[in-house]
Amino acid sequence: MTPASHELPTVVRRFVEDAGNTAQSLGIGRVLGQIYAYLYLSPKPRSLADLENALGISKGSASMGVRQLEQWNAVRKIWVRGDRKDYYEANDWLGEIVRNVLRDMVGTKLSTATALLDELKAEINGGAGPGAAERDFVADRLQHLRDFHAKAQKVWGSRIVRMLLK
Amino acid sequence: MTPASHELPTVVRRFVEDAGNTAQSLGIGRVLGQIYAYLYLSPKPRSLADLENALGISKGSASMGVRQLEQWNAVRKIWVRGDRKDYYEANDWLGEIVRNVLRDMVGTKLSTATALLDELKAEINGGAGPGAAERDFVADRLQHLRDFHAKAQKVWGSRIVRMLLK
DNA sequence: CGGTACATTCAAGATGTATTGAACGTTCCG
DNA sequence: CGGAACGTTCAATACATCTTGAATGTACCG
Repeated sequence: MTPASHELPTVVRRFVEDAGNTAQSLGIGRVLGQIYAYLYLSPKPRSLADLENALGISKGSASMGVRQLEQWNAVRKIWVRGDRKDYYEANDWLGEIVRNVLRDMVGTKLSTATALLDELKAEINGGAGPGAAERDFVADRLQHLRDFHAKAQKVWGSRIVRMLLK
Repeated sequence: MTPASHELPTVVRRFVEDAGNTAQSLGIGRVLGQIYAYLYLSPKPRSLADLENALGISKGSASMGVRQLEQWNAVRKIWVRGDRKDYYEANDWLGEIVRNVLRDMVGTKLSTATALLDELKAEINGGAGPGAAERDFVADRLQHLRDFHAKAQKVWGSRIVRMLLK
């Protein structure tokens, strides 16, 4: 249970809840969705303690959550003079956030995939594999994959990025 | 361990392994990646029993895996005359597959999000909420989100789809 | 029909991931 | 300095998801 969240206005509570579920099912993590959603609807910056109270999560989750969100430029830290606490507010430049998340989740895979395909291409010639017919088939498929991969990288590098950043 | 997979040629084994890891970290499921990768490098259709042996997975996983892959048009069922087994081979139209996967993973969220935003917009006027200033702020943010959402749906509906289908 | 050879389902268990919170590090202030 | 107020870390645990395989369903064949 998250008893503290009952103190939130209904609209905020439902929004936070839905964002949490969506974030989880996208593999981003429920807490990240909740924190961002709460800050997104907050008129003023919030401290880690606020997050713990409002969302019913632990100190640790709040701390790790805002750090991850900062890496994606989804939230920013606010310094308040004469107050030791860190405060956070949501960045509402949604396109950039989506792009940053995708970079972390997909971008790296694309480049490691290149490396693997290169290795396998080299290996397929040297190795004492199966019959020649099967080897040729495998080589063909790997080549086909390479072609698609190159196309995907071009798309990733240019068009989508610009569209989402607009 | 997956002892049976040692009988696969090195290139195939490594490819299958990597595809499994990638699929898992993208939230698609390790087995789906493995099955597709194996079929993708198979010169001839394979039965469920083949999948069990080659990948070291269970009957159940193989069965559920191919069904999911069929829904995405990633594999197709092959009927062999005089053989009761179902055989499967990989569809190599990669762009379409990516699109279908994304439709399942993201597409639905986009439409349920619309519904929620509509509800909240209605609720924010009726409800006995907090002060007027805060309510206005929340309303503004929700409107901003709606704008972004509309833009995202436009992108999703037209351009990306066509590019990936090319 | 009855039997066989397969595919499918789903509850139980195995595996993996997220969350907690106490211990620790750091900064600031008197 | 010493202590107070905060942020961070990470081993332990709670939670959720994936996988298994025995039970069940289905199509085919003699």
